[in-house]
Amino acid sequence: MVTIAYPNHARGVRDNVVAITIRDVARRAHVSVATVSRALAEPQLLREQTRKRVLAAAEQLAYRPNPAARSLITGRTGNIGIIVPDLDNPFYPSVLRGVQARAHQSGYAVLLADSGEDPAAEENLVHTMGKQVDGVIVCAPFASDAQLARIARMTTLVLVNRRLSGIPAVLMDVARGMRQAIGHLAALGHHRLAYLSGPRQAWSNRERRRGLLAAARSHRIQLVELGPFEPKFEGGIEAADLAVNTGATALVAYNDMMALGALRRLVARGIRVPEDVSLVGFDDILYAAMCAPPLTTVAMPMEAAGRAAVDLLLHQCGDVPPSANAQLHQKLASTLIIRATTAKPALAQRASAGSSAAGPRARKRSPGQE
Amino acid sequence: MVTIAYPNHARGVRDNVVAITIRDVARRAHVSVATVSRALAEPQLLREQTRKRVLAAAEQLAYRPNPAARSLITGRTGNIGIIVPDLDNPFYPSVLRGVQARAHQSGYAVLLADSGEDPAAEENLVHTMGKQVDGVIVCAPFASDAQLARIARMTTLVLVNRRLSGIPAVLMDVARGMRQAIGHLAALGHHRLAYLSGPRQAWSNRERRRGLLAAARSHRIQLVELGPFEPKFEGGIEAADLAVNTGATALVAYNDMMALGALRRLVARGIRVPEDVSLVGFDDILYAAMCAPPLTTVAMPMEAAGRAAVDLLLHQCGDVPPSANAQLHQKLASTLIIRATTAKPALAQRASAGSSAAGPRARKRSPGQE
DNA sequence: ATGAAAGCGCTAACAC
DNA sequence: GTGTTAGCGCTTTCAT
Repeated sequence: MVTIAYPNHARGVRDNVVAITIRDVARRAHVSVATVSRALAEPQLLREQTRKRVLAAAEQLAYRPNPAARSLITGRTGNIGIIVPDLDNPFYPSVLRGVQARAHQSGYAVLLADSGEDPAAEENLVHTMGKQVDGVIVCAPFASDAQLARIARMTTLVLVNRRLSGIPAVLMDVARGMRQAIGHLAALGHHRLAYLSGPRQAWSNRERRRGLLAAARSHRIQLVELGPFEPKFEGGIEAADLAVNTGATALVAYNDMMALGALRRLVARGIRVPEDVSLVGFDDILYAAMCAPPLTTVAMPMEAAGRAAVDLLLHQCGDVPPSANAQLHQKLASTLIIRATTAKPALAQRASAGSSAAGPRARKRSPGQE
Repeated sequence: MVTIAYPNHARGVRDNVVAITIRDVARRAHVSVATVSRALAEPQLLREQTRKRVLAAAEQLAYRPNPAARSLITGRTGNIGIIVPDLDNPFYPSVLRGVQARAHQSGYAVLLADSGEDPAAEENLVHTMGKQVDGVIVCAPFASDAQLARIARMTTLVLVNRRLSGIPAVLMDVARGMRQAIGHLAALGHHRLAYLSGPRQAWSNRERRRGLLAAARSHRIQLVELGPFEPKFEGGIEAADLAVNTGATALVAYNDMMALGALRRLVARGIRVPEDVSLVGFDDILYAAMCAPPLTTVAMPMEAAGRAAVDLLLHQCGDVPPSANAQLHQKLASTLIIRATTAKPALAQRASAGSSAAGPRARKRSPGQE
């Protein structure tokens, strides 16, 4: 079955306002429609006098070319699509913002869709957008490699946060940020660390995990991995309870939402952050800076990724903004932002027994439940 | 000058994949193109046998009608536009989510634009979307009444959080939530309250203020108004410092972002929330439930508003989903959500000196500056 | 430098 | 029931 979702349009009933067409402008400027078309698209082909006359007529009539008609003949739409897994996750609106800004800047409009984290929906949405767009950006796709390859065959595709050979993508260099984070923790004296894992299959989670493993090894830090958890506030809450039993002095969460959940749960249990346990998040969403204490986190360049994705896409489409270069995969740096959820581990203080005796008050654990 | 932003398309160069058209399907099914068109749009007009044959052919060819061609003749696009002031404000992604969900559900695609809080941009964007959409939703517009009226003349328009006679809109009944909030505060024993105002001209701010004034009067609560402040975290920080000097025992912020800023600043100054001062936000953004202590706030039905806006719009377009009714202005209820930033005022306790002596520890104000 | 005309892919009269 | 056909508004040869 061909499932084409026709909106149940009331057909034919259209604007009482009669739209003005290229013909009206032509008539008023005493030229042919071809000339009007040229005046707008390739002004240099016309005598200045003619051009001015046409432009004037167009302006007086407030003429706007019909994009559908144009698209029909050129095959280009001037639209790009963006598909995100979940608008509720603050990560994606940020990417979206970058996409939107850059697209409009290049004269493109943006078609938005939310896949609800459903791999099949991602494919369908691309189908639906189909001829409406010149290409689509799929952000942190849930679809399988095979599905993505299929999608790539039917439209110009750019991925964000997913590497797949042959498909252009904007990636974030989590390894770098992770190295900084672990370096930071190691420098503070942490030796044992828990990773609160996100969804196993998520490309981002695998990347972060990989970076973490490498960094931990090079710093001779013990690593215990927990999860997977829902990459949300609730997941963080769940994770925190597990983490406190591991003897880890520092927690690295898959993302900020989880970190925030963990933070909240730790505090609720009377475990102080960062005095009793350090906590590092990932993403640097808005709230990371707003919570108390502000979260140390690895900032992902979300808006920049959105912009880069558009550049890559337009490049693929044959539209080449100067800023875009020809790489297939573009890697953006991530950076550790040290705020207030990381500090020297309580245990290390005892062990190394250095400096002044006036360390942080050595409370062990408050009357929280347990 | 007619400023038509042409994307610098590489023209003519199009898909190596030749798109299949209605003709191909017709040929394969041994029918006319009209029959194919009908098989997809009005199946009941065809003999079952024919219909099946056509549908089969369409499926085999993976045929997808070209929306541009259809749009050209029907005048409908199957798209709706949404313009938001700022994607960074968590309020709007929530609305967007509702819009997106309902639109897709009705077979519509969503064109997104961010106005950057620029009134002129709002008007331009509607122009640009123009014939690409069947109508547009403008969310919390910055444009003037006159501008909006002009916009309404060129497309089907639905407003969110802005009332303007003659233009359909989805409004949020802040008065109700505000009444609940003030009632709650009054019941706790608060007598003096500071309102941390948002932007003066913002319709939402005026509404909230109006609701507050009425509620405060009816509860005989003293009101001091501060601001206007930037409706952001930073604005809340600024506001908090001012608010502590007013002698108010409770703060009502224009929105949650400000409330969160105020919360952070109060805590930083050693003023305990809710023991020393109560705090109420507005909106119920995601973080409101995630911060510590969780924020008491008036929840705005953002996603529902997005859905309602789409219903209203489709209704205007002549597409009438069953759930939509004919009102021009649709008002959605707001509800107070009591969490942990509101409590009995410290002063009231002294004054009323009732109940047990075992009230909250009666610390006055910690060593914060001032 | 400009115009005439042929469609792009589809729907909607209108025939039969 | 199904086919024929005339466009929708625009761009783009091809003439001139």
